Amino acid sequence: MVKKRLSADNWIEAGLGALATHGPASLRAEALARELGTTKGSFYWHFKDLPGFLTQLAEAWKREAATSLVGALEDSGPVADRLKKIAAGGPAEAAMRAWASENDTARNHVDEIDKLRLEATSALLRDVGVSNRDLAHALYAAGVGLTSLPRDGIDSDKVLSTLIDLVLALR
Amino acid sequence: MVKKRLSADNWIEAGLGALATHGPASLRAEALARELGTTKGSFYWHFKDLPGFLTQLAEAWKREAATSLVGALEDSGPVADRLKKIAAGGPAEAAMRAWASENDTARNHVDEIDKLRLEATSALLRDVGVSNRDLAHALYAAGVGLTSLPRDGIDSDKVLSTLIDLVLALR
DNA sequence: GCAAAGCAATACGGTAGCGTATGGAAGTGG
DNA sequence: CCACTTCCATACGCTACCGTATTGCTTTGC
Repeated sequence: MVKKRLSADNWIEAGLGALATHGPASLRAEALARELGTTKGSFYWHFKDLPGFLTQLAEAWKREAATSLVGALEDSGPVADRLKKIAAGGPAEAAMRAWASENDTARNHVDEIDKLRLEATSALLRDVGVSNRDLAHALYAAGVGLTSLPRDGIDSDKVLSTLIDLVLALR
Repeated sequence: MVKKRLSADNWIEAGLGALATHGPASLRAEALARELGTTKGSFYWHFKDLPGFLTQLAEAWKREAATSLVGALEDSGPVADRLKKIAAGGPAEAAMRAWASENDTARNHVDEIDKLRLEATSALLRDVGVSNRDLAHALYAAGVGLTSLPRDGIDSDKVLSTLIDLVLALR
């Protein structure tokens, strides 16, 4: 890894990585600079200030989540698989929610994505004959909840499958 | 509110309040002191240091959650109501999970409580004839997930009720 | 090959918090 | 009322970070 000049995107990417692995408290200019092997001189060239950076970071996450959602919808596999993909989310999913609990910008973006995914889940279920929106919401909520439950002793994938099967049995 | 000498418990209580309303980043000695109308002189009298305080804070939350769980189990109402109470959690529930994502001590305590509640949910369902543990886990996960979904457009209580009814219909 | 622009390093002043240490107030027992 | 303990206020040095300003190195366009 030779020395290389950085783009704003490199910073955003590093930010998403830090968010995912070390939580929202790690979103600081100088810490990220160390991580990238540079100094904050670069940071303040690419971004006005920390809030500016954080705004772009949240937007980047939203874009990523949105395109990922589209991908899950276009994928023409079994309904159960698509339902699972919608709730899955990327690696920064949990950290993003943690961040959202203390930052309004993050909160708004997460809420938007949640609404999109809730809507997608409802539509998908409706299309196969399950019209109860509350069940769609419950399904998505379970997916979200599973991301923050203890990993040991719980097979998230299996749990979600079981629930999906139960819901789809209502057709 | 006259001036009064504080106990360690007062600090813990204030900490839980700050955690619930302002997130994990607000758990700082001097900020809490301002909140309590005193100085950190008091803080460092009652606690060795910040990590020491945070440890006690997490333990206090765990105790509270555990006794609340016992209460929900002893309550001899309809099964559906008891299931709901188990997943409910107190006001610091969401913030506690946010904190857990960046602090190992918090993470461990939340995990412990999650395991207790998961076990309780499983047992309760088993007692009424639903033996599938995955469904119990899905149910609890949905409860957890609902605490971090956008409030508008979703009636958490109704969603959870719908899911519980579906599960209980398997008897 | 050279100006101009793009990008990064460094130094600086300012804020906020940590933990210590020390003096003093406020409560308590005799 | 006094000694003694318990608790709090204040001041201090230290660290980490923010944002700016200035300088210097790289790349690019001509």
